[in-house]
Amino acid sequence: MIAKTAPDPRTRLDPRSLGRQPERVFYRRDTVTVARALLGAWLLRRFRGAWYGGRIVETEAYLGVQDRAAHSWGSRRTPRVEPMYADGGHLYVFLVYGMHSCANVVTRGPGRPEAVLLRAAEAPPGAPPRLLSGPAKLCEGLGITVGWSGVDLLSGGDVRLLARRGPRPRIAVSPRIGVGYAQEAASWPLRFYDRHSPSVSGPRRREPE
DNA sequence: CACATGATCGCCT
DNA sequence: GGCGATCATGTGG
Repeated sequence: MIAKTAPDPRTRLDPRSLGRQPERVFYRRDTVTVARALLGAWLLRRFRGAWYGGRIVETEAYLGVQDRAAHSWGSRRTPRVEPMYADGGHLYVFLVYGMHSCANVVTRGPGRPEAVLLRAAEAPPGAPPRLLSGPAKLCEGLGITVGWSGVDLLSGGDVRLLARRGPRPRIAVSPRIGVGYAQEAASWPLRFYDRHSPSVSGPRRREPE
């Protein structure tokens, strides 16, 4: 039984007509492709029968055993990281700095430990635009904790994802945030965000057109 | 805006 | 024993 943490009520929404759940193959594609495809998708959370969620606007790709920034780097395989080795479409949630949760969507197939970190989302209209701006704030706002790690997004449970419907956002690319220790991998261009979203994390966007 | 700091603890070596 | 895939707050320019 997963401990149910309450989402922020300001993220409440009606999920009907927002999109459809992608099939497993959507998640099994290469990780950069999935990281880009997730921009504009809705991450949903059900709590006591009501739905909450945000539209994903910022992601980072973590490329597994060859990526020093990834928890699965060098084939590290511990109980914490185990969900990264699951089939695409599972959730990998971990705790950072002893107090914040970060949520990832697992990509590729079983035994291929790659994932996409969800860094920011736009809350529904009316909510503060930066309510879910940051990987920990996104988890906090939607009530996602490490208890959800290993859950399958396709199992019809209380955490789900709806594929983007409509045009692709304008995507900007940069190195990943907070992985300075990862040597050469620290400069890889694996962070993707919606150029026009006011909900991207970090100090005020000022990326050139 | 740019930086610096503290909070807080699970995880890995 | 050391260190984070972070954030809010504080200072100074």
